[in-house]
Amino acid sequence: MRYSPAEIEAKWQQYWANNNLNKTPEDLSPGAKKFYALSMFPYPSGDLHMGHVRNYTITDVIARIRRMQGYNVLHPMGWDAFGLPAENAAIKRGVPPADWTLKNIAQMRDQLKALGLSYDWNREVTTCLPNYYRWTQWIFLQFFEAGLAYQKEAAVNWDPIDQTVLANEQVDSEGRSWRSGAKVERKLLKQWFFKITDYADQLLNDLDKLPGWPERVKTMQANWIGKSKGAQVTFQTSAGELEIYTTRPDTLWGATFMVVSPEHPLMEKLTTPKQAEAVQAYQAAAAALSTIDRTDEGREKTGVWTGSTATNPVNSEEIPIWTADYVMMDYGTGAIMAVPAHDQRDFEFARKFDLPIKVVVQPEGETFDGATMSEAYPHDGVMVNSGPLDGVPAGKGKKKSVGVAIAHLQKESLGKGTTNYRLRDWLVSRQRYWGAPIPVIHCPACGTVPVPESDLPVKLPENVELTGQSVPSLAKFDDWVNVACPSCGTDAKRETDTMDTFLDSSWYFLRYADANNKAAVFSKDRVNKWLPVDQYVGGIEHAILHLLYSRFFTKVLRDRGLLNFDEPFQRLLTQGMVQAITYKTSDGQFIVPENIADLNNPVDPETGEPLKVSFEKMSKSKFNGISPISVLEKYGADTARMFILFKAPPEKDLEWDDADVEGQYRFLNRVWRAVTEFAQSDSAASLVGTSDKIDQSALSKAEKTLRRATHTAIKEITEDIEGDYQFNTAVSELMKLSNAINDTQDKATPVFAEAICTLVKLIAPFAPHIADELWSALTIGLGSTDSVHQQPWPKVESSALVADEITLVIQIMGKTRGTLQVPASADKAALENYARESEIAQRYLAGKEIKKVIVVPGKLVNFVAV
RNA sequence: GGGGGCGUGGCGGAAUGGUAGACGCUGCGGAUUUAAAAUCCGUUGAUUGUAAAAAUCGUGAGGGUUCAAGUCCCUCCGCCCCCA
Repeated sequence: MRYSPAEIEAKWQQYWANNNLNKTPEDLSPGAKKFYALSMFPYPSGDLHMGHVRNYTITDVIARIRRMQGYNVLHPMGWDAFGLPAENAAIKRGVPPADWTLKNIAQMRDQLKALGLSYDWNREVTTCLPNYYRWTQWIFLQFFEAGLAYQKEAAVNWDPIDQTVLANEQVDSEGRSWRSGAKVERKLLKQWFFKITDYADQLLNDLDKLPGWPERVKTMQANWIGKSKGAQVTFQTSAGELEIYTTRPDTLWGATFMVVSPEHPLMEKLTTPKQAEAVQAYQAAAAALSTIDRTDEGREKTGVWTGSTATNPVNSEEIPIWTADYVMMDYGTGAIMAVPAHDQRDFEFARKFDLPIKVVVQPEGETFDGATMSEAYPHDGVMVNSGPLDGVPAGKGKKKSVGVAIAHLQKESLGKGTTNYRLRDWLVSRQRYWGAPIPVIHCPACGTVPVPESDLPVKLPENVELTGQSVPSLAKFDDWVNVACPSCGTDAKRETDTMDTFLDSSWYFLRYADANNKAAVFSKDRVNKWLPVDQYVGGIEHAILHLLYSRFFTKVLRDRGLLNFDEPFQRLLTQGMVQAITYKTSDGQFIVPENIADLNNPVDPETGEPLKVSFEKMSKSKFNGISPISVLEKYGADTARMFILFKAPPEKDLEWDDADVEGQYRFLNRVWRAVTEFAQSDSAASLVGTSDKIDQSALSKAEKTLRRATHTAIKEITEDIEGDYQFNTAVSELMKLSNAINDTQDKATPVFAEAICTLVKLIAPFAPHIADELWSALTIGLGSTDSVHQQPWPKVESSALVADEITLVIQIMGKTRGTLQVPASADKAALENYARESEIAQRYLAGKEIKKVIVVPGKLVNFVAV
């Protein structure tokens, strides 16, 4: 019988579903071991790509091993189904976003099932369905009640032709709308925010509670939160007090001008009539620029003098106040003191506009002159020209200049030490159709009124008429918008903004614990039993936003008394990209591989110029995408899974290589042949399941060798999985065991049966279909109908790992000169003796004096000799 | 500029301070076959050497610690990521 993945995979997928093998127990008995294995849920684009396959395969292997180890496993899947692409598709195809999305989900669910992933589909969640977003809305109201959701004016990208708000990704590098081509305007609109800044400190500090997270993800989050210590200082101006924030208050004496953000509320008062025209023009220009452009350090500095001056509180100097777009209104106070001698951006600005540069930090052995410096000096040194700070060493810390400066400011009541965060409050409202409506009603009498819980969900209007231009925002649905105020009954209007899709995904992992609860967001008991997630697996691209928002939600819901843990994800694995080969011309054009005559020597089909070959993330535009479905059809899911796991460690990028896929297919075929050949042998029925009768001391040398291979494989694979998820080495251990089986002559022994059965059990989490097919072939004679996935994970028998002989390495002066087979029982003295008497040692030590001998038991003997 | 990571054969990648290159891919040689596919066996870091025995070199470069360094320490180079 040949190995035929197409037949057996469908068969076993059906069997698992019929027998509820992947069903999560509804309730956990007290003390039961639980394991929550979670993959980041996908956006249902309609097509599964290799990145998904890698992500879900990794999590599935973990889930399957934990089941075999006796854990109650929660391994769910769902859909992050709201969002912009559905609206775009709706316009392009003329179908309502909901129809398109649900069709895609059905299609992708089938594709996932074909991969043999062990999900409990009874717990599927879909964020765009009312039975889910009802609770997203409920959570929004929890935030609102807690005072963590508020409205304020904020700038958005406004397309004046389509009369719609655009996401940043929809604005091209020249500031034009991707669809209408209109120059995008920055427009102030009332927006909803979540006060994530209230939790900034906790979100930063609790990173220490996450030893199972990659260091770099924690660093990225810490940088994103961007806690800095500094001082707030008050300058007097003609327009009143101007507050600035600085991390270097010690350099106040070196301030030679000030810079105020073009959006600063004091700008109007600070601008003198003479400068008004220039300033207003500058403000308009700045408004058109994106934050990314404005903070780009390579860009030439621009700015305009406001006409006013400020008084430096520490030395009463009058310094000019400028406005420039490199100062952002949403960082610090939106105004800075400029110290060009010690800040590079200020330095460039000063040089451009010919402003004075005053040195206040002087490194030892050097004397800077503001007139001749070529760049700012932001490093350590000693304070000069700084009144009371003169002579103090520059730097952070109480005794150093920053600490002394803050103390001075506080004593003189000129300012105070403060902590500042880079993290901004989270803008959660979107002026779009395809999202969860924000459950709020605006009443002319009562103001902002939350929709009563009993009226949830606030359903999206369904009669979407596509105009061909855009999906209308909720504001266009008059019937839907106009409602009676739930509080006083007067005519009121619904909030027409929908929620950022990041809200949907900030709590889905909680819903899985109680996915079908109709009465509540989830039962506290179930969430506390299943959470936190034991292993979360997903892409590094979510290192900041999704993970930070999910942590934030968890902390807020904890403070609302809805759950009682601090962090949602115990361990995090960020898997690398899936890449494939690309062919590029020297000017960066990707070439379709089909057009290249000889792939071993690729040249441009038009010019004949040699092409650059490299591995890049799979993408249509690079002509290097490989459809998972085509791989499944050709080789089956088991081969695809094995290849992906074996090819690279999970956190590294994976280079797709058809030859390696073939290699895995060959391997599974070898396993297939070895196991079926044994299963069909006369002795199989009497040998399977007899491993507990093996007498280790009575085994032949060959049997001991095979048995050692069996138990080494158990040990190594278990360690690879429980430690750092080294699936690539785990698969190579499977191969070693398979090789040892093929090298064994006598196949009619209990030891051989043990090796075969163990191989099938060990391979089960990795290649679940072939494992079940082979398991049933092995156990058919025993009348057993259990699946291999219901078998306990094999246990290491340490006596089987012990070898009678070891390979002793003989070194002379640390150089390996040869090896020797010696009894494993030899002690240190005996080992030294064996080595001394060996031919190798005799040869190399002739005529030399042995100064020292190092013996490492079980390993080597090293002679230090001259 | 600051922070983090990485650098090992033709390729992907293995190596608690203890035989560098496990496992696989590719290439090469062979068996089987009418032929091919599939399968199986051998071989595959470099240099020297008679294809033997063997020796020398070899984990980005240079130094150091150690009986012993891919692994630890210092300096430098290159690449990637995040933040500015």
